[in-house]
Amino acid sequence: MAEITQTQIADSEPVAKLRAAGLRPTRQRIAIASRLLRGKARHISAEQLHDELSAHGQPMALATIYNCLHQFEEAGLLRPVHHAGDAVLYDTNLGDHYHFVDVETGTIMDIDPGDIALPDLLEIPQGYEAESIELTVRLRRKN
Amino acid sequence: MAEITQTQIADSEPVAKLRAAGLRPTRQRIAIASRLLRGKARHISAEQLHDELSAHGQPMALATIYNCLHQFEEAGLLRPVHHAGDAVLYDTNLGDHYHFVDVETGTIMDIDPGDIALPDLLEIPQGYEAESIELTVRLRRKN
DNA sequence: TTACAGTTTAGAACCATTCTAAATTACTTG
DNA sequence: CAAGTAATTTAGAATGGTTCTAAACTGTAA
Repeated sequence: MAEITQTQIADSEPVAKLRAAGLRPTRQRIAIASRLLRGKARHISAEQLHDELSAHGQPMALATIYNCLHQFEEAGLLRPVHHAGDAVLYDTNLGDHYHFVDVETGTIMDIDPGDIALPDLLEIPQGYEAESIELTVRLRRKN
Repeated sequence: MAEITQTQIADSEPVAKLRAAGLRPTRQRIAIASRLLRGKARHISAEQLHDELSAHGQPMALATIYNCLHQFEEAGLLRPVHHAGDAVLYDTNLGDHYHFVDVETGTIMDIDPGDIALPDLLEIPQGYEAESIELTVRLRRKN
């Protein structure tokens, strides 16, 4: 009869994702993964994530946040959004990035990728492959 | 009879553009305008511009470069490209930005805007107007 | 249980950009 | 043309997001 072991309890979804990505499921990575890799898609900066984790009793060094975000990015679990403000945001929504940005507030709104068939329109130069496509439309409130 | 005055000699193209933009044609602004606002379109960072000006016998404070680039941007003479690397690049090519970026070298290639009818495809949210559209396709060399 | 490679950490370092306050310059007016 | 003043430039300090460093810690394989 299968008994519920410590190991099985720890094998929650985030841990499995980390294992699949070849990343040791450390306390810090599990905390971040639990927060970002399930539930609604979000756009979050390293600093914001740091604050949020602290507020929820899981403080860790800011450097660790940066490390993890980069590792998650490399593993294809997150994607960076570069030009929406000063700090890089990490988007839990995989796939290419189409964003509206309110230039005054910094608020980001996703553009439904279905609205734009960008990849089809683009002719990638010889010898290259597209690593990512980032589209940002800066919006200003009409007075 | 019209005589050639100092003033007329100084009224070269860059000076005229500065005047039209409501910017006093100072030595520094003229130097920058002469370099960027005519000839081929370029993508250049503040630091690069600073070096280039120094190399051509027109040294000026880096802060001045930043000031001028911002003023030129506000006047609609230049446009910033935000997510092609670490530093903001200023593009002398007005209109919206469609760029290919080689992720390894940082080289930027323009995408012919004629290839993409982006503005037509986008449905801008109620109450907003699009201030700028920035599209960057990150490329990686196929091995 | 041990040992080692992988991780985390605090704090320093970095670097593009902005700020500050003083010196300089372009233009206006007398 | 001279003087005044508002705009501009400047050097250097400050800022802020991100990366680095070297030491402490932790997950895992044996």
